[in-house]
Amino acid sequence: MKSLSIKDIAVKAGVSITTVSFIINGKARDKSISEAVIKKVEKIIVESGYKPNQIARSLRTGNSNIIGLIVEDISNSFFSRIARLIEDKAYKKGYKIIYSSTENRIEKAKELINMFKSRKVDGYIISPIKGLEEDIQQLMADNKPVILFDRNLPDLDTNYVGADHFKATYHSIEHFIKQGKKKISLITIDIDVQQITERLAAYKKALTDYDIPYDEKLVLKVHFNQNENETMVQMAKLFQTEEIDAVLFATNYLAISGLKVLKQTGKKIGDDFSVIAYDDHEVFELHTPGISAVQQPLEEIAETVIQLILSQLSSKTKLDNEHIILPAKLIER
Amino acid sequence: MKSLSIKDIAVKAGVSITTVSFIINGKARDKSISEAVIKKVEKIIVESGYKPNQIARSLRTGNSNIIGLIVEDISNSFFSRIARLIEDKAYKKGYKIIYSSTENRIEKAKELINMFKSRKVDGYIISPIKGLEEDIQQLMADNKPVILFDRNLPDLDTNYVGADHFKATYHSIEHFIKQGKKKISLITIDIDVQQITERLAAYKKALTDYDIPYDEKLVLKVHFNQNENETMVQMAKLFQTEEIDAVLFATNYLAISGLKVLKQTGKKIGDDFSVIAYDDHEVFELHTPGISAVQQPLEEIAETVIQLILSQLSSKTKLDNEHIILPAKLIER
DNA sequence: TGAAAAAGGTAAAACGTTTTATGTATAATT
DNA sequence: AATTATACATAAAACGTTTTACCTTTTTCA
Repeated sequence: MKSLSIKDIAVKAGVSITTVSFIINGKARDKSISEAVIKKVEKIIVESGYKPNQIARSLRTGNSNIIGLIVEDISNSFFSRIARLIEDKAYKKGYKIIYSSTENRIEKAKELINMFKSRKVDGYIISPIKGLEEDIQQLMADNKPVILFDRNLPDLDTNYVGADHFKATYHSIEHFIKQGKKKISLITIDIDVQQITERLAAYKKALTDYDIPYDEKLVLKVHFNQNENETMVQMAKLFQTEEIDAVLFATNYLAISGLKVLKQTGKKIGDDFSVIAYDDHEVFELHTPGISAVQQPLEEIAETVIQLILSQLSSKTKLDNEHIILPAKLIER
Repeated sequence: MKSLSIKDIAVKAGVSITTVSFIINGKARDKSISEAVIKKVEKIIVESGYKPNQIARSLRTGNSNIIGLIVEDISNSFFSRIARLIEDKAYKKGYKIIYSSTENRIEKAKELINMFKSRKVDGYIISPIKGLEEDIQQLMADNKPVILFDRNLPDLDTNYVGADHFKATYHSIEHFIKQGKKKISLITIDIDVQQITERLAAYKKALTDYDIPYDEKLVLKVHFNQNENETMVQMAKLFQTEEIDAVLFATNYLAISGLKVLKQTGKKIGDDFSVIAYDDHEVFELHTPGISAVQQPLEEIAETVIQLILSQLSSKTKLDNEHIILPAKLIER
């Protein structure tokens, strides 16, 4: 069954396509269409259940009321929660979100951007990876609003919303030190984005500030795309060979893998072995003992991102790029 | 900067738009375009970075290479993991997925279907809710492939992929009984879909089969959309007023809320109080003690769903609807 | 009363593709 | 040499909208 077109409505109402279009788009009064005609056409539209073909509409207007959201991995709870919040808020403003995962793969990310581009999405929300600079630059050159979140690309002058990872990390390490810890390990990934490298920098800075020597052997940089088993083997080895009394995990999935290792090897978390995870997760709340975690303000991040992109979308002139850094807080458990 | 159109390429190559189109769509040899022209045009396309406008393409062809995925809540790990798997597999076949959450709200679900419809998605993968029957029927009348998963709508003759919830639940209760449990509680939601009601039915059946009287007071039906705190209060009350020696939680988020309650109230899971959760989650693996869980075969579900929809998409004739029930297994911890 | 303005409306171009029908020149066949 | 096939290519219609420019008729007001 063919779906109805504006033409069918026009015929049924005995008016022109133009008139129907004006009515649909709320321009009827502007264009001085009589109340009687408006009523009649609206009635027919409702009764027939006609819905404008968005594809045709997009082709003509060049925009889609769709915002593209590109994340690393939608099955990671940090991203899926943000996605859900963003979706929710955008939805209320009449925008739809379409999202996709890059899996940290640069070619996939580029393909996704291309796909979004050819679908004429109105704006982009991206948790970027290194190597995407040029493509993002291109989007901005095309005058499309772009908001980066979670991770920043320092070479790029864009809108960015993220948490204060340096401060949060520094604070976490400081927390360990004040508990009397000396052999503090950092388990992180080897991905080259500011938000991750910052965590390492803060780790080093905190140690130096408190006169604790930086020991390379206590830092484990896991390859960002390797499978979990391998990661767990590396962690187990680290925990065995080095005498560690505290660990900061730089991402929640690293922390989860770490907890699995501890459980398997029977190593207990307690007074002589502390753990902090980055990005909160239900696992940490329910774990016995509870796992302290750096909690990013998800709600605020989502809110800020969506507000930023909406203001760009509605503004005719190009707005200045904003960098918004929100505080993250350490949840002690 | 306006993006390139097929016309620009045609002009640059000194051929007609038609010729370029044939080449882009791999029909050149069919339409006997000379090798020389093909090479020349392809070169220009690559050099200029031209990408066809998918909107225009969709308008003309009536399809989009997009599959719409509608879930209850993308931030629920069950759905986000399925989504990720589906996305992955679809991607490899040249399909993109756009997904959205219904939040169990019927009007939102209807709106989403309408949006997908007006975006001309090629097929639908839906984890449905009651009240959507008519809309889904409509999609099928429009000859669009529809695959339901996780939940089924019994009144509807559609494709469906899901786990054997009855058997898994029965098995779980049986497991409790064999451990000598007598006061077995079921905590579920009050949503009216087969997959949930089945769990209740299996619970009752298992009890009867083993001559344990069914006690309504041991069954808590949580309102599907209420906030977590309220749910936790209800659970706490149940745990206090009834002498319960085992609980089956009908969804993973209910189990997580339940674990929180147990932690807060200091009630210990052990020999005299057992717990099984429905749908596995990292929390259950890492919890001390480990929480047994019914694990649905995510990978197989995703694989089956995608395979089903792809075969429907590529088949010219309407294929028979299939009901595929995959076994779920109880992970004992 | 006549000119200007407002009310009420529409035809047709444009967005960027795909596809059908059709064309001409050359090669092959009788 | 006349016919037929084939290689090579294109013009134009169609998809369903929005929007610009334009057209009548009626009202207003100097």
